Amino acid sequence: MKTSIPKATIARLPLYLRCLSVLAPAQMTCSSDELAANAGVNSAQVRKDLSYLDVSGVRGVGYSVIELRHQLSTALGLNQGYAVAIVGAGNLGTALGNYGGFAAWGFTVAGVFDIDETKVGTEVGGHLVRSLVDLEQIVRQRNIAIGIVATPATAAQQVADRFIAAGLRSILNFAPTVLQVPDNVSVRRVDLSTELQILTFHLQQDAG
Amino acid sequence: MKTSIPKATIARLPLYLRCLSVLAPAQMTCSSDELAANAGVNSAQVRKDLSYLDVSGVRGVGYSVIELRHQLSTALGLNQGYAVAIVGAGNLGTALGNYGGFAAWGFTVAGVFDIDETKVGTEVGGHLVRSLVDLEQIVRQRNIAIGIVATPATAAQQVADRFIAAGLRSILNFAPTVLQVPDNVSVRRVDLSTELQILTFHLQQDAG
DNA sequence: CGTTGTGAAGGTCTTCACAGCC
DNA sequence: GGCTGTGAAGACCTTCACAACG
Repeated sequence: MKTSIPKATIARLPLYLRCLSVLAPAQMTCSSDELAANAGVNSAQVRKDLSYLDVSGVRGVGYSVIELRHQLSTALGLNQGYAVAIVGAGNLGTALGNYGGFAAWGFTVAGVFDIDETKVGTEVGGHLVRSLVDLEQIVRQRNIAIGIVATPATAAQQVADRFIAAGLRSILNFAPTVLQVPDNVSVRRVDLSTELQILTFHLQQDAG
Repeated sequence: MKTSIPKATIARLPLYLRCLSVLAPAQMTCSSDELAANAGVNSAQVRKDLSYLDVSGVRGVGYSVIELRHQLSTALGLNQGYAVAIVGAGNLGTALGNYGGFAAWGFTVAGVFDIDETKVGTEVGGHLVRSLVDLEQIVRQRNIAIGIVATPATAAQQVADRFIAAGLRSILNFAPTVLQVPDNVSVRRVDLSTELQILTFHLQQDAG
């Protein structure tokens, strides 16, 4: 971990972590070739990526699965149990609220919010839906670190602005819009139609 | 469009298209600076990206919004009205089935499938849920071009294999797993926990 | 032997900077 | 004046290839 970790590497670390969880529980070590095959990347890439972490592989053997898992989790900050807020209790927000994967990686859904007062008080995936009015207060009170925007595009920027005003620095945006945020805020965008359009580009190419 | 378009450029084209749709309807031209600000990229990037398309900007003025929209759509193959199939009528599949954005970009949901026979025959976002048994038949019959995997991780590879067996060459995978596919099949992965983990990496950095 | 760790080579992508044009 | 289009520079990323080592 001498120099800082390249972005491209960071984006692959969760992938490696996932690949480890697929291995047989009895498997003690794992080679870069095996990880590479599972993750769909080149094995030199795996070794170089891992060289940024404090893991030491054993030549002729591979990496210790336990050590690797621990180092990946540590590098990604997964040992800290971050709290997330979901804004938007529509179809997508509901799917997110019901998603079991949060807890598996140490995330806690500490609040689900909607602007529609008729939804407030109902439950979504075991989480009480709260009024959007209380967003800032609860973000601060529950020490929420990550905000998830699952609203229509028209509301997304406003929600992001409120997240930021409440002190949040990490946003995951599912709305089909580009959020304008200050430099010190990280945004990741997850966008269905962008992905579909990239696929159609390739479809068209193949068709010639 | 002399040489082939770089991957990184392709991934930004949908973004530019989206930015155009945000402009006032009366706006006839748009500069690379304006697009760049909306899309959150450098303006030289925008110009270079557009130089791979058959679009001609006017110096001192900018690009014709209409021409640009047309060229972006053409490059992405959005004029062809591709049909998509969604497998998995759980929370996520339901959110997708209800998503109005498909039609807006020329996509048709031509089938929603689930393995749970008690769901078969019900409706999801106006789409009849069909038995997974009929997947291959309907993919062929309706000329489905894109398969969306919205199943649990355990079923994802099997579904992908069946998509491929039915002749499909483009898959959008929402399951938290890396699909193993032949070289001639394109897969895009959309993965909530990967995105969250990338955010926590940065959170941790800032705190460190 | 098999596998790691890494310098060096080779790509790809981004940004700069400015000539060219309306 | 304002903006496009692009060569060149530079940053970043991936892959190769092989020495080092248990």
